[in-house]
Amino acid sequence: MTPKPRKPTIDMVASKSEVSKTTISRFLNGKYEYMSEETKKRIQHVVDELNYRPNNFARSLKSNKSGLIGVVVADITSPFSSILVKGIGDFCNERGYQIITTNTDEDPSKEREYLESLVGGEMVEGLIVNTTGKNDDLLSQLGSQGTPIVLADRAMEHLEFDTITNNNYGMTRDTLNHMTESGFEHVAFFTQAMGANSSRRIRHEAYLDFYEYEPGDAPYVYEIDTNNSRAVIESIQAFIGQTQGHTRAIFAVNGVVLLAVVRGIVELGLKMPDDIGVCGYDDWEWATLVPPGISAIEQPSYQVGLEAAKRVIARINGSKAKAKVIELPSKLHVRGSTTLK
Amino acid sequence: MTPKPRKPTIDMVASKSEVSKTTISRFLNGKYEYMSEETKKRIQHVVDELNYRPNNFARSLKSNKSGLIGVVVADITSPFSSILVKGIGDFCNERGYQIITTNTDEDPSKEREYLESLVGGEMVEGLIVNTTGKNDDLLSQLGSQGTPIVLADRAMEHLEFDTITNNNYGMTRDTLNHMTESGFEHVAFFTQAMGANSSRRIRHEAYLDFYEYEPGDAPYVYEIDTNNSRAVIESIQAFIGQTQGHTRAIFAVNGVVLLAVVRGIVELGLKMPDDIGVCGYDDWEWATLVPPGISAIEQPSYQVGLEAAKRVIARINGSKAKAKVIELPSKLHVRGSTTLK
DNA sequence: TTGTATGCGTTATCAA
DNA sequence: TTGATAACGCATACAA
Repeated sequence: MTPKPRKPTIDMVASKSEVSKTTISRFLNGKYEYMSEETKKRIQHVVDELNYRPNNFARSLKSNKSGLIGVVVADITSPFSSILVKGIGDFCNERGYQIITTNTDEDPSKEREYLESLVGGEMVEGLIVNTTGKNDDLLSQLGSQGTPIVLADRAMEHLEFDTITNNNYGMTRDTLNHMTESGFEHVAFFTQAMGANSSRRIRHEAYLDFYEYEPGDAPYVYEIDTNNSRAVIESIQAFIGQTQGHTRAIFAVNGVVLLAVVRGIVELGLKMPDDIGVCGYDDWEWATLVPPGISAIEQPSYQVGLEAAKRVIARINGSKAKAKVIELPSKLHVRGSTTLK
Repeated sequence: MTPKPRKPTIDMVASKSEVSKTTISRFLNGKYEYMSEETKKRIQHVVDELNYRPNNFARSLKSNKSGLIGVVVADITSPFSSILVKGIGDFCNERGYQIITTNTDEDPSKEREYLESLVGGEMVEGLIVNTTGKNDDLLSQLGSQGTPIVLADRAMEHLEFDTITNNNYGMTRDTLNHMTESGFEHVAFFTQAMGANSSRRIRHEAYLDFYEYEPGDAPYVYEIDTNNSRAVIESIQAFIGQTQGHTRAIFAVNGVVLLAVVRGIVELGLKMPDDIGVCGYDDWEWATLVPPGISAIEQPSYQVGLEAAKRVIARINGSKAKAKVIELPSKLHVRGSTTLK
């Protein structure tokens, strides 16, 4: 129970080692060029003895570098995000950065608040954002004021920042193609409200293109509220009603929707894939467990995180490369739910 | 494309408003007591115009407060952790703190590294740790040097810090009791290596106590490697072999084990609950989906996060209350997998 | 009601 | 090879 040992400062180290703090500072920053072995050793000794660590704020104040990267995700509890954050963290920590994670709950005003608070006080050197899509203006502004920004998974309307996503369009098309080849005559598109979410929109677009529907008149697009299981079930029933006598399947726009859909199908006692096929994003752990196995698309979240981190750090270090979109490959796992006998 | 607009400082605001920076500082900190409406307005105007935000490092350097709380979790990708982090974040953000999240991957040396780097440079004001259990010494040291620490979910050997967990012992006992009442004659305990993980150890202890087994000679304790599905299956078969002609069930020590066990059972084509019952931690989304529904224990991760955040912040604000363990209630969801007809 | 001067712990410039 | 000193941006004790 020591009373309250004040953290040692560079001055204490200096006086204990009987050199100036300039020398200590040199030592700490590895500038040994003109330093005698003698003093080097002495300093090392004192540093160890005091267990001295330089104060980050003083350093940051001087250098204008915090060693912090801000990460703004829409929903940290989704496997996509938590794996993304892990990828970001792994890369950043390796390079000596720490990450500040904030969770917007898909709420644009929270997003706004966090963005402002993170860059406002010079807190972070760069930003990785999984945006709600409703703060393009603010992001633009922050970017033009000099904060390096990288978008993860969801793009902005105008390409302005490096954007790491997966090949949403191509993968959706390939999956629908697989459905056709499997023999499904009608495929519905189940989605949450698409709002400004670019991934959802692109998947939707790929769906419309594949079946050559006009935007206004696609018969089997269902926007569902995943928290309302009754409504989900009703949508499934409506789709079935519209496709009597045909083979049919549901494509889920994301993992949450896929879960809700499968839940509904199980509840209705329908048999997959004969009564109805199912596939979609995302390939979460349970997809193999529910008989007959749910076909699902695995996104490279971890790699997205890694790549996003790599790009912000490059920008922080001065890269002026033109902003570009990087599409990482995802993977369709075909299972029983889309395998018609 | 403005060239590079330097961030405004308090000095710029001062000169533009034609008052001293002291007055600006007062204004920024809401000390309006003796300030004329006139200057107040003028300053407000300039602040808005310049879009000025005080520099956090300078503030931190002065005040020795970073507004940052460090969160060290063992595995951010597990639902338990990501929900925990969300709870922590929600509470902290509300109180004006940001959180720095680090992920140890259950690796004690990474944990050590992050702990040191987080508190080392005065970076964080407090720490919430979901510890691997292998750094008790370091945690002790950091704590005694003045860093407020709260443990989330996993306790240390000696009670030294506030520890927020759920009622592991009681819940395990209650669940086993439910199994007995359901008619299961033998219940196995499936676990990952227990190591220094306090939650696993406590659940194990509750199991031994319930069946009055001596620590050394519990016949149905299986330590499995969840990545090795063959081995998992062999353990299940071994258990079945030992209990021919009896009703039996498996208790899984956590969500990862539960998943592996269910996967094995499905693969073996066994019927739940008749061939074998299943229950355990954790109640993740898929538990209702796998027929006949998997009985599972839901942990209050979010509340653990909230409470942990509340405690660190209280400590940061000077609370000297004696360290204590807070056990939050968890909930057993009984489903088909433990309902013998 | 407002301003002056000093210090927080570092790093960098210049001089020795 | 080393040291004195100024500066980073802000908050505060003390003066006015």
